[in-house]
Amino acid sequence: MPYTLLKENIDKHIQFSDAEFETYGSFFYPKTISKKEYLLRQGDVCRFEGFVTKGCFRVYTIDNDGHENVLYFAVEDWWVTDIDSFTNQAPALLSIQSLEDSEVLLINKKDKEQLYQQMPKVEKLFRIMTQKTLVSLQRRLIRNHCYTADERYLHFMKTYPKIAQKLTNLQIAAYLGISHEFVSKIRRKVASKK
Amino acid sequence: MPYTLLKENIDKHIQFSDAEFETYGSFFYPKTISKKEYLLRQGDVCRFEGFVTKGCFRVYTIDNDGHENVLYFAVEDWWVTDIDSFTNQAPALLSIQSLEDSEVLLINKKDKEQLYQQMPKVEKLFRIMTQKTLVSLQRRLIRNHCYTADERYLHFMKTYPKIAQKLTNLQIAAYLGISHEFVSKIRRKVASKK
DNA sequence: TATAGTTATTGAACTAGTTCAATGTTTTTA
DNA sequence: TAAAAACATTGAACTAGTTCAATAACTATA
Repeated sequence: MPYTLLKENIDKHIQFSDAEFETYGSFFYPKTISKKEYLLRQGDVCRFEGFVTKGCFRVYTIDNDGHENVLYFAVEDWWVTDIDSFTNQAPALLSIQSLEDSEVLLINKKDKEQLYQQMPKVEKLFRIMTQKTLVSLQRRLIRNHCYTADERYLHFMKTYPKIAQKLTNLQIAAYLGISHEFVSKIRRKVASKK
Repeated sequence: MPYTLLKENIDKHIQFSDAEFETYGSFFYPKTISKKEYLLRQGDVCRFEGFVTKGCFRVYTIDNDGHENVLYFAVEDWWVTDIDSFTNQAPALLSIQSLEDSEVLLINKKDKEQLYQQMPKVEKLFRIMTQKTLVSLQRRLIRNHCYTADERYLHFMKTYPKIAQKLTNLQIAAYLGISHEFVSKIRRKVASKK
């Protein structure tokens, strides 16, 4: 079942034969994470790239003022890692924590390299996936500049209703880059307009 | 000379033999762009991926309120494209305009695909480059949330002094996501503190 | 070299969003 | 099931950054 999700994930980007998927999948190992457990802590080296098969994670940093800043949330069918730390095996700027009991498929650094070597097609797969991630991040950056907090909130709720449902105001605020009190105020405003 | 830059650019990410570079380079063709000319206009399909060998470009969108928003500036040794539009051959959300007389090496969609097929190593090259771009965009997003306008301005000036020197306050403002009047005020504040 | 166009500076009035503090609500744990 | 902890709501005071409008300074071009 977790491997079915991984296969479906590939299918979105590229064609793999069953044999190819067999090999690909064999590089990943499952891990169970209980609620609030850390997959990665800021300062540690990120040893894995992870594919979420169940649950939910937040990927975040804490800035100098102690403010938490969520880079993204990862639910089923999303990838989680600190790419920078993973590719350079350098201390992570990001922390990754589960928000509920979760399951991931992990691949470690050496195996990832081995996989690239053994299956050049995986280069293409990750090239495509990284490109898509880049595009959505570019759009988010622009939204952050062009939209007001209200608009960003509504956009998020509309775009990720299933994720939103799992989150507290604090977490949504940390993602949108606004205070949680202001999220409350936006909610009230929105509710009164209906 | 422009091709030397292209070679040096590759060398930063991956090892290519002279023969490999020969093939790689042969897929690109040079283009001269005069000041204020457009390489791409919002709404058109982006037919190229470009490597800047001279000059400077701004990659931007205009939002509903008519506000200009700069995604990035590209000078010598940078790539310019609207990846989303290029990969899907869909109408671009971005415009790309030269800020001065410039030169680029371009590759078009079909040739890029041909290149991937003919030289699988290019998949790796672009996978790595895209990853690096993604990392820097992630960092920028976090900076936008954690830093004040003053801090972002100073960070930009310090990180890209050579680019900054080519830009007007209007353009810096459009990149930082603040008003150009406020850039003026930050400048004054900074100057008075020295 | 005068003129038009673009860019920069400044101040005053404003507003979107923050901070703080108090209160209420829900969730977790013993 | 009571107590503790975490989360949400609200209002009042504040501030970072905007908008508008006027003026000054560049820089292109005829």
